[in-house]
Formats: sequence, C-alpha cells, structure tokens
Amino acid sequence: MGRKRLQEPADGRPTVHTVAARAGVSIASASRVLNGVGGSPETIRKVREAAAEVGYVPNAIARSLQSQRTGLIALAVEDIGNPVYVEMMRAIEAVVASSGRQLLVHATGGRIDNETALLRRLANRYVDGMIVSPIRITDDHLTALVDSPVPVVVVGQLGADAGVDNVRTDSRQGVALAVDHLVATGRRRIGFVNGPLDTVPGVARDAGFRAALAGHGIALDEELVEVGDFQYAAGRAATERLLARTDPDALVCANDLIAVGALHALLAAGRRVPQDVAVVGMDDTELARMMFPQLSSVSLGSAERGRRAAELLLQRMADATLPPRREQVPPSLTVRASSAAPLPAPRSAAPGPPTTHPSSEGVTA
Amino acid sequence: MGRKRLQEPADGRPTVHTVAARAGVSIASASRVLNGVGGSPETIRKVREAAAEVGYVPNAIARSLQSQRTGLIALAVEDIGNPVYVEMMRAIEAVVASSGRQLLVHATGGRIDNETALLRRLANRYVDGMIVSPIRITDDHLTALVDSPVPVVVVGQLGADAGVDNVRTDSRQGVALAVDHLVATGRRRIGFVNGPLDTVPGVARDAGFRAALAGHGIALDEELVEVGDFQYAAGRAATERLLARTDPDALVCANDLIAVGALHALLAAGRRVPQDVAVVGMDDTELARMMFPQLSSVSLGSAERGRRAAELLLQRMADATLPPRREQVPPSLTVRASSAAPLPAPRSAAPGPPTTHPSSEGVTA
DNA sequence: CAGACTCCCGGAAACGTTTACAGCTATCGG
DNA sequence: CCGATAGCTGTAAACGTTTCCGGGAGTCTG
Repeated sequence: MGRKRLQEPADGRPTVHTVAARAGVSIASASRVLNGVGGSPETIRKVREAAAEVGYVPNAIARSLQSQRTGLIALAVEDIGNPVYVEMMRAIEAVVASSGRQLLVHATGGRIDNETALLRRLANRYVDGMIVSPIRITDDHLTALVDSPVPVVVVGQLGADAGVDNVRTDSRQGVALAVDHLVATGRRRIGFVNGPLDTVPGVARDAGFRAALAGHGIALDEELVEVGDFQYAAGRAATERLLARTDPDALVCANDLIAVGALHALLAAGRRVPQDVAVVGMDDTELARMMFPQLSSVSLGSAERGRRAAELLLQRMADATLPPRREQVPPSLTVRASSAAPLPAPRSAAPGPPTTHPSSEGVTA
Repeated sequence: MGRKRLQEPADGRPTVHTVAARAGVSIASASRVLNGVGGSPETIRKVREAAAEVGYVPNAIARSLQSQRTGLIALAVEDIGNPVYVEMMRAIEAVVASSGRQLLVHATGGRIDNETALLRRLANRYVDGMIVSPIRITDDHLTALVDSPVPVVVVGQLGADAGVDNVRTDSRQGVALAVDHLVATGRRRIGFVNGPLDTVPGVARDAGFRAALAGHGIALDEELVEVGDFQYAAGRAATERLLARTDPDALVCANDLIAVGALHALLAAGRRVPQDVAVVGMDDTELARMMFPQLSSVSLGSAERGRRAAELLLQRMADATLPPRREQVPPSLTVRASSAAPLPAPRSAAPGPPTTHPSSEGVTA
C-alpha cells in the first residue's frame, strides 16, 4: 500500500488519514463513516474502531474551510458588566441556540479601535454572523460594518441610509416617559444624570430630556443636569456633584447603573427616596429590582431587541439578498417604589403601592 | 495567461487568486505582498492596487488551517450575569489582549451538556486555548477536559490527579473568615444562605460553614441554614423562608448575589442592617459596594485567579510539555457597613466605621 | 569578464476535511 | 443466463491560504 503523505503530522494528533490507514480504508470511506453517511457494516466497524483507538477528533477549522460555515455567531458589546447587555445576550443566545449554533461574546470595553479590529478579525469567516451594539459610531466603523464578509446586525441607532440591518429603540421617548411620569406625580425640579455626550445614546437621551421638559412648559435649570459615563461610580459621583450645588425633587438617570449610583449618593446624603427625591432609571434591568427601594425604570426592550436582532441575522444568513431592514422596539415605563407618588396632588392614575412595601412588582405604564 | 482555476468563487468574494490574476502575478507573490514580506516595489504596488479594487479580505479560516492557530481564546463560565465572572473576565481579557490575542466568552447557563458540547466544539481548533470555570464537574466533563485538542485551564476546584492546569481558591477558609469576623463582633445566631449542594462551591462552602462554627464551639441550628441557587431571587426567597421560621443575628451568604437578595429580604421585613442582622457576602464584587448599606464580603480573588489562569494558559500554549500545575489564591475579607460591629463587647480590632456612613471603603482583614 | 551572491518570482505542495465521480461487485428481474 | 441496478469503495479535486524550493535576472567582487 503506497502511502502518499505523512500519516502522523508533527503535531502528533491523528487526522482522518491516520484513521483511514489504520482501518485499511481510503480517507473518503473514513470520512463517510465518521459523518454517519454510507459505509458497509464491516467498514463502519473498522473505522469506528480505528478512530477510537487513536483518539481521533476532527479538525473543525478544516471542516469549516470546506463547508464555508463555522456554526458560530458573535456578539460584541461594550461593557459586559452592564446587566442590560446580559439580558440582551440571553435573548440572543436563546434564538441562536435554537438554530443549532453557538454564541460567543466579546466585550470591546468601548474602545472603538478594539471593536473595529474585532469586526475585521472575527468577521473574516471565524464566525458565520455577528451582532454588534456600538455606543460610538465612526465612519471607519460604519465602513467595516457595511463591507463585512459575514452578515452583521446592529443593535442601536443607525442612519436609515447605512444599509445595515438594525434594531433600535426610541430612547428620547423613553426619557419622555420618565419625565411625564414625574411631572404627573407633582415633581418639578427634575434632575438628569446622563452618560457621555459623545455617545449615540448620550445625545439621544439629552435631547429627549430637554424636549420633554419643554413639552411640559418647564424651564430647564442647567444646574440640574450632570454627565458622567454609563457606570455606577460615575453616576454616584455625578449625583454628589449635583447635590452639592442644587436641590432636585426627582432624578432621571440615563441607565440603571447610574440610577443605582444616584440612589446610593442620595441615601448617603440623608435624602429619603422617594419622599424627598424620586429616582427613575433606564433599561429596567434586574438591578432595578434588586435595590431597596426598588427602582422605577424605563425599559428599552433590550431582550426584545436582542431577540429580533438574532432573528434578523438568521434570516440574512439564510438569504443574503434581503434588503436592509430596520426595526424599532418601543420603550415602556415600570413604576416602582423609588418614584411612587409622595408629592401633593398626583393627577394621574397609578396610585402606586405604599413606599414602605418595596417588594411590589411595579406598575407598567 | 492560463488560468487553472475559477477566479471568482460562486460566493462572489475575491480570494488571493482573484487579486493575483488581476495584478498579473502569482498567488505566491500576492500572498507575500499581502503579508508584507518581500516583493519588489512594482509588485507591491500592483498587488495593493488590485486588492483594494476588488475589496479583498483574507479568509481567516484558511489562514488558520495553514498556520494551525487562530489567535482566539475562549472563556466558558456558567452565568455571565454574575459580576464575579465579569471581574474574572476583565482580568483574563487584559492578559490575553497583551499577548495579541482576542478573548471570546461563552455562557453555559450551568447546563453541563452545553459546556461539554462547547468543549468538544470550540476546542476542536476554533480557538487556540480555553479557560473554563465549571461549577459542576462530571466524569464525562473531566474526560473532555483532559483530552481536549487545545490547552485548557480550569478555574475552580479540581482533584490533584486530574492532570489539568487549574487555579483555585479556598472557599472553605473564605467562609471561615466571615464566621470568625461575625463571632468576633459578638454575633452568635449566624445563618447561612448557600447555593445548590450538587455544585462544587456549594459543598465546599457548606463544609466551611459547619467547620468554622464548630471551631468556635457553636452548635449549629439547622433552621439557620437555607439553600437556593446562586442567584439574587433565590437568595431573597431563601432568606424569606429563613426569617419566617427563626431569628438570626447575622447571615453569611454564599455569594454577593445571594447577599443582595438577603439584604433586600431583611430590609423588606423591617430588620435593620447591621444593627439587627449583620450580612456578609462572598466574591467581593462591585455589587457589594453598590448596596446601601455597603456589604462586607469575602473576596475569593476572582480577578487574580483569572489573571493567573490566563498566564498558565499562555505558558502552556507556548510549551505543551509542561507538567500540570495547580495554583491557589487565598481568600480575604473586606468589612463594610453591613457587618460593622453593633453588638456588645466586640473583642477584636477593626472598630469599623459608623453604620450611618456607608460610603466607607471598608477594612480589609 | 567570470563567478558568487542577492533578490524576486512562480510552481507546487501542504494544512485536514468533504464530496463529485467513476469503477467495481453483487443482486435482482426478465 | 444476461443486462440493469444498487451499494460500496477509492481517486482526486476542492475549500483559501502560506511557504518551500528552484530558476532567472541583476549586482557586486576579484
């Protein structure tokens, strides 16, 4: 029997050639048996035996090169420490798993170059598709998205002309829901703790806050606005700065992490929540329910956005010729103890539970 | 010019053949230029031009098949919603990134089959190495670990004979630190809210708790022990059950998520923390500092374990012949407001900050 | 000016798998 | 008893890249 190539690679790991040689059959037969397609009983026995003896395990890279698919899907988010991305990830994971694929997550740490590098690297066929949720978007970035070799779906705001599938929400309206609720329950000195203004969500929420106040005919006192990043520590520090110079009766926070920081700062400063200051967070993550008192929060439908993004991606992977699609998930407010109505003359419905009973499940607006 | 193969694959994406043909050079030259090694100025120009014109992007899978490496490292954890894994991930990420590789995370959801499947799939060369932190370990699992085609490092308890690199802590001693502290500050009816007893950390912490109490000559009242899973909701529910039947003056919790649940249940039941009940968490995550009052917590050095695991992995990837190594990171206790000494006659040092000043940074034991 | 050396290039093999194709044997139907 | 057919097998090509090797052209040295 003339062997045309090395049976055992330097690596030492067996290949299909090793198995075939040992079983005394061709690599084609070996491959067929190993894939469970075809083969006579005798061949099957021999190949199985040989494979077991040498401890054969197929090389997925080689298989992928041949089949042009890896069965892997990637999700890139900036901060995996933010529970909102965890919820999104879980929703995506469910869809992805049900399609028989596996999900891999990468945290970009908000470093834009990192995210672009990831796109260029992973998307070069290591994964069959990708979902990214950027908070900053540059042109370079957008280019990388558009001519990615594999399908990409974006979760977040993106221009209609971007030519990329995307699922977004309306966080301006989300902020408006919070403001409306606070105004309706008698609050007037409403503060706002936002994330960075060089991020897409940051500017949207800022605009939403200003518009909502104006809509109620309330003049905005700039002292009531603070900016940090989207983290707990920044939210706490920003709130401390804000409290040092003025006296709000409510705080709208640009996400739940910030809201938790604000709550901490308020309680540490001796303010009662919600009696003295009402707090409303955003994203409606598990964290909001974990606090005491539980935090009211505006849901931006992250799980739903994740689910839809995953579905869009699977569809596009099945048919690359689909036109770019945009979907939108509406925000909704869940009122909990941190903003239950304490001030005189709450005109709206939603009487809310007594603030001393924080285990209430909240009232969705 | 005789073209021997299809220049444009059905896929439509350009390959190095496309570029070479367009530039009028061989694929060898094209490849060299694209990798920045060799080539005359003229050739370089032509190839670069051709590549840009057709929008060439290299196929990483094919490259990996040739080079036998992907530059990717995977981390598998059970619950990415638990901040302890986020911290571990950040530490790992830092090491991995500094080696020029990229980290991918996979959440197994604690489903053991899922984790094994991941091992068998990813480890088949999609990644160059893998760090896993399982909470349940079966024989099947262990087998998959041991004869994985790529290096694997385990974060967590593993028998010395397992033959796999691993980094672990001593969570029995961790629980002991918490109990010692509580006893030293005058607590006697110390409760314990644990995770499932079919997990490795679950049994270790249970054993640690019993041993520590015995060490202080305190008889264990079984009514003071509750079990749930390692999540917030379970911690809260377990604490509610516990409070319904008995009356602890302190609670040790098997992780921070449980501790947060316990804190919520205590406050909702009208107990003062720490005056009526002291609370100590475990893992010392960011969450502990976010609470009000801030939670005392036993650090199990997750960041450090992550860092070391990553280093072990990189070493093994460089030299597969290394003998299996085991490293251990000691636990340490950080005392914060939730267990500051309120009961009479605290014999130990660590006077602790007044409980009304929760922004203290804590005292490390 | 001859020989040695450098540089660049193209052909071809290799990475490990799947699969189209053709040939062979054995069985079946007429 | 012979031709068709079904099932199995092996050869070889293909996936897209990198890289070894030999040859040719140009440059430098003596």
